[in-house]
Amino acid sequence: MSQPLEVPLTPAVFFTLFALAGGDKHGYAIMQEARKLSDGSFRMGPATLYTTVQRLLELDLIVEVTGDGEPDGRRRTYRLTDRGSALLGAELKRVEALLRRAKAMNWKPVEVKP
Amino acid sequence: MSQPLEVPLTPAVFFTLFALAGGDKHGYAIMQEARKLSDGSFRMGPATLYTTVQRLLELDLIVEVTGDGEPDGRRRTYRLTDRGSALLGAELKRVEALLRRAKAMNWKPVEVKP
DNA sequence: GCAACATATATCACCAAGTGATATATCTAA
DNA sequence: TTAGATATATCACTTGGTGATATATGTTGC
Repeated sequence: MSQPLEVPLTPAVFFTLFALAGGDKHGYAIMQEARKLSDGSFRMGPATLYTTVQRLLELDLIVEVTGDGEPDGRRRTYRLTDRGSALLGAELKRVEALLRRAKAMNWKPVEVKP
Repeated sequence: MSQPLEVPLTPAVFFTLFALAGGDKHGYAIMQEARKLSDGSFRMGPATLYTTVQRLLELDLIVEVTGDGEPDGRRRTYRLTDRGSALLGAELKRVEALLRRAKAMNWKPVEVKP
């Protein structure tokens, strides 16, 4: 299971876990969901997706689910484990604290023309 | 100025910009501030700090400020540029939207014993 | 005066992780 | 029947972060 993996999470890991938080999905659906969840700002290609999935499987943050009503043999469906869920929770908690801090210092970005 | 650099930001970039959002700082102070801002969850060593600073300078996201009341010749003080400020603003906006989405789907992590 | 430690910057060699490109196969719609 | 979406997979490469280490100065206590 190699190294435990801590927050802050990388975008690829975060969006993979986050996509699965909305329900079991196969790889391709994770890619699409990641893009949707980020409003298009994060696009994960197949190389990033499948290497990330491989790592998360090894770390026991996701598992492949088999046998349930998935008739299509070529799809591999993944599910968030309790460890994965807890890690995602920790990450969300982390960014929430960060945002609170940013608001507390009343920081505002400058206006710029693109 | 190489590649424009987009959100999502890496933790090293994010915390460097965020630390400077609280005012001009020299490298070592950025390291300490990053740790403080993350409540200890993110620790940046000198290697990461100075390579990140170098990159941000090249990208015109931060500048070195000279001449102002800094008597110590060995310190190099950095300041967020407008571009840097705008990018940090975009990143904060991004994670805010993400948190809203997480709350909207009413997702809660499982409880786990450490 | 000097030992111990924090401050401060810098660089090397290495590694983890993401990525563009490409390949392969199936499914869907015109 | 062909074009494009769906779906998974892998290679070679790059980017970026990291532990270790080096160097020098400032600070504190004895």
